[in-house]
Amino acid sequence: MAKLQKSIEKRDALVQATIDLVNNHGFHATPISKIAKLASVSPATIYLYFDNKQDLVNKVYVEVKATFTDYAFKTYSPTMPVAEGFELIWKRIADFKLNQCRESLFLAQCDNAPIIDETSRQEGISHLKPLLDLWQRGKTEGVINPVSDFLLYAYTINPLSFLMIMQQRGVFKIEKSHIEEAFQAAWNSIKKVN
Amino acid sequence: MAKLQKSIEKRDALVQATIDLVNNHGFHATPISKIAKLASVSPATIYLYFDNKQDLVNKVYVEVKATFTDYAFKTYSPTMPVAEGFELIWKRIADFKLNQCRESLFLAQCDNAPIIDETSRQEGISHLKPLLDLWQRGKTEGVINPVSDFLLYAYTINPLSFLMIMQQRGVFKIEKSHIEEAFQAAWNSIKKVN
DNA sequence: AAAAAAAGAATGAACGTTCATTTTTTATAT
DNA sequence: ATATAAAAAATGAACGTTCATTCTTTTTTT
Repeated sequence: MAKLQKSIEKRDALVQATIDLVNNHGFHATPISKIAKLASVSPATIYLYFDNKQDLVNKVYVEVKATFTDYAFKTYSPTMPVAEGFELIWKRIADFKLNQCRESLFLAQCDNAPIIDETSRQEGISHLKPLLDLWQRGKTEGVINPVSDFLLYAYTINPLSFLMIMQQRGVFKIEKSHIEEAFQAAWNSIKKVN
Repeated sequence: MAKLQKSIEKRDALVQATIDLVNNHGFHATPISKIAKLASVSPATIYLYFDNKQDLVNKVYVEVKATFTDYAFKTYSPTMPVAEGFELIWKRIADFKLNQCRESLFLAQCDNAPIIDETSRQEGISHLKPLLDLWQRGKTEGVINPVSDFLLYAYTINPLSFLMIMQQRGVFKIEKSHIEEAFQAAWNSIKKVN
């Protein structure tokens, strides 16, 4: 086998082709033959890098999700005050969704539809732990509303996915000012008021 | 043709089968043969009611969307005060998403993925007009933040779709108390503060 | 008895995957 | 450095299957 000897560039071309085609047509409407063509590779070559089509999309999902969360938490430290840490993470996430549209759209597709395997989905979610820990801290300190993490996510992170999809679809353009408005909306929806 | 003579029950069974199978496997992974089987009908019969597979999903989408918006605006009148009207509509929508999970999940799938045709998508969106009118009124009266409708939608309606998907996936159960929390979060994120 | 609706079988195209072969890379010997 | 042999990587064609759709026949309704 010796996977390390195989061309990294070729594997990466396959990953990029998968992202593009799934974004534009959906996973099940994207044939292996087209992924191969877009990556300038033979269909058979795909099976040297991945077990099968399902394994391909699972692996792409987990890797893109890891890239996303790495970016999101890059400048965050658990010692920061809750409000500051949240703003930091939120704006990194907004930044990612704004500037890395292809990757973000792919993640949104996989998160909302029955495309990837449950284990890969779980693995993706596990990368969000720092944010969940921050929220826990915020609730304990009385800075964040003591509601379910699902609600916090629904009202702070998920709206960004929606806006990104609208932007990708060409009906809405996210400007710098929108980011600030959106952050205020997010923070207002979860901050504790006494 | 004489479509009215054909069995309404049979057509409805096809619609229901489509919703169920698309929810569980995605549109492109749902063969006509399985839709036919679940509806207890021959594959050929589908083509008596719909032009083709794409036409089937387009029509199901538009019809389900119409059902949804009919429910959402049932008790609303444009003469209501903005805050009251918004709460009414929002809670009807929450109610629908909570109780009509199958239909809601189907709409979410179609809204987030490249499944349906653009014209059908536009037709679906057009049904939301009363809500957009209400928001316009709210902005004019200084009750609602003067931000893009996309932002208002992202922070009030879209979170419900996320919560519904999580509930459908079995990781989260929406309780009565969550509804109230969620409404407060939604309203806090868009109400004008001076 | 005629017309409409429904059915199952048939069709050609497209799919994911595998196979036999060729090309490229690597390692070795000169 | 160069030639060569072994190994690895990549390929295009082929396989069996499944798909959406159509065709011909049967059943049901009028």
